[in-house]
Amino acid sequence: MMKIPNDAVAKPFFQIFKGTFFIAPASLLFSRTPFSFSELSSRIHLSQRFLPQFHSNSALNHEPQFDRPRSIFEKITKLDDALKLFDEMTQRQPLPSVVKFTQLLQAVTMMKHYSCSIHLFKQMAAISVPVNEYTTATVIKCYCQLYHTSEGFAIVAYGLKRGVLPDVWTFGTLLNGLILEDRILEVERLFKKLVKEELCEPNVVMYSTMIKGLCKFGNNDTAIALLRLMNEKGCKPTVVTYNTIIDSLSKDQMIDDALKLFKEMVFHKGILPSVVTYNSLIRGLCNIGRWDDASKMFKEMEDKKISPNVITFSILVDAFCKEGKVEDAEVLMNIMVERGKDPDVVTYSSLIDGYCLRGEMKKAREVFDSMRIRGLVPNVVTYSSLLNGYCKELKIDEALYLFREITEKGMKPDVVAYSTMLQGLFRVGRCEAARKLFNEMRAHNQIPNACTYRIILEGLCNNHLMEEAISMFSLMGDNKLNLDIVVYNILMDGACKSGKLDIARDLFNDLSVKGLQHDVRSYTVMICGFCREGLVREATELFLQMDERGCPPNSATYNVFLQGLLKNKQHDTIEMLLQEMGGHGFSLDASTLALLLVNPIARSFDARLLKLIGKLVPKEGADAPCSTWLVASEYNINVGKVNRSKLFDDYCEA
DNA sequence: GTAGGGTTAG
Repeated sequence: MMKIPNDAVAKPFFQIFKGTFFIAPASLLFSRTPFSFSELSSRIHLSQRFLPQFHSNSALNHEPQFDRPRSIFEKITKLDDALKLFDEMTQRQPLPSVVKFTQLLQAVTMMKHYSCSIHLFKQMAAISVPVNEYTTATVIKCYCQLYHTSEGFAIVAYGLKRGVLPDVWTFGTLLNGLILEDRILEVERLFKKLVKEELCEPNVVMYSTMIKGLCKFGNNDTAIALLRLMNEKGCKPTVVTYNTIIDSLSKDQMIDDALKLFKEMVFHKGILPSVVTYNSLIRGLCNIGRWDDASKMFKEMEDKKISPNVITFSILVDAFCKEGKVEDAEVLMNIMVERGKDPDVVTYSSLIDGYCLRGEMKKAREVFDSMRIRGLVPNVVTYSSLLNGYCKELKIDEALYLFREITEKGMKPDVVAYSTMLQGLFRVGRCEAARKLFNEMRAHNQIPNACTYRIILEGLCNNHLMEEAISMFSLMGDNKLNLDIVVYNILMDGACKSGKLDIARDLFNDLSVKGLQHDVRSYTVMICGFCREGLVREATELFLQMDERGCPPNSATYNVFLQGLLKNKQHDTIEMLLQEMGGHGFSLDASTLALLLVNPIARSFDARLLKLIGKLVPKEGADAPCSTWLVASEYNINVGKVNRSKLFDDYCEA
């Protein structure tokens, strides 16, 4: 990962908080006992004493006011109460109106108990409660949220039989359902049909839904075109419409386009940005390392009295953790608490993940325990981070124990959890256990994704089970999982390493047939493979082809090729390659350097060449852009934690 | 007199 000086990441943010907020000691977050209300209020009191400006400055004063319930049923917040009420209603003579029943259904839907809502609807049908547009739209929403949009269409038919015509709400919900299920073609077909046959006049929500769909399917440009079109049709976009596109652009790292749209929204359309707008932009800026701009955004939202919410903080905590600044993330979480925004499961998960990524499992476990003490229930994502951490440390039994705990706690391991566990098992060579787990995964209807297959194929290859990898690969068939350059690279690498160069070569040639583009790694793997078998001429040909085919070699390719040449005692082109590397700003990795320096030819290097090599060695603390992947262990060279540049200096002195 | 669909965090 790119190394960023400590200050660059967190400092801009903490400057905002500096002097404004009382920073709670870490013990507040990780104390063994949960907060009591009196504790919380005494802490607020303390911060008031320390910081008179806390109140005048704080966005705490600008909390959104809760709307009065629009329906008496909105007061119902517990599922049990709703079910009891439903039973009562069904007993009443005469039956309450369809409106009352629908409101109850909506209350249950609001609590996200979609299956339950559907169940209630079926009971309503059984006792012949009539339905109207509201009832069907609500039930359709439930089916859509459960990824059963086709059932939603069946409800439309059910309504039609009873004289209920689908309206713009119903169609909007159905479009949303199709989008959730990635049914792109049907989304397009339905939308066009609605417009063409004038089945309903699209409104701002429907346009926004379509825009969401286009963004989801990677079509930001069309989404923006639709934004323009709805304007032409006299349908005014809202902040939600803009947020959808701004978020998508930010996610696709097109942050400057997102900012352009943001300005258009605020200055030309006069639409006030919301906390969601800022959250998307801040996350986008953090993701590409524009920390100063992100902190400016954060300040801007405070100036505009838009209160950062749990998600805002969560984004920052996550960004800090991803940069390895877990301690800063913890300080930020304390500030959250100070500002009355309690970190939620997602926030804690980010922190846990941060510690796991650094291999600090003890700390990760502490945070995990403290969040549970706080009454927060870890979810599958939280568990997956821990699984990943333990697996990386090769502590497979701890990982397995946690993995079983997921089920014990009444949750279902998802694809990520299974895949992480599989990766761990393969890493320690427990292939049989991995096989069993894979079967279990399929038995539990968790569909392996491209990542799962990569892990399995890589695991089989690394454990010298090349035949199984190949048969697994052919079992995958010609679908989009198979049409993945990464999978090919894994297999070619595996084949090369197990001395099956023919298989690797076939796969390499198969790529063009399948319409896949060779990437730098594909070439590098093959160059490594050819060199391993002493086929320097073929390796050289491939190396030269890379530029011609518009896929120029990178640092890793040069390192692998250099190692191959050295191993095969082909010293003629080494100097030229080193000079090319210098020209490209590439670096020598530790093992290539070591191999170069232990080679007798090094004795013949003149001062000029040694100086060049010195430049190619990354200095300590600097970015090391060359990856060390593909470094052949067979060379048995281990420079360990020796300072790379020191290694070189020592050599020059000797 | 009564209610419904679209946006952000791992």
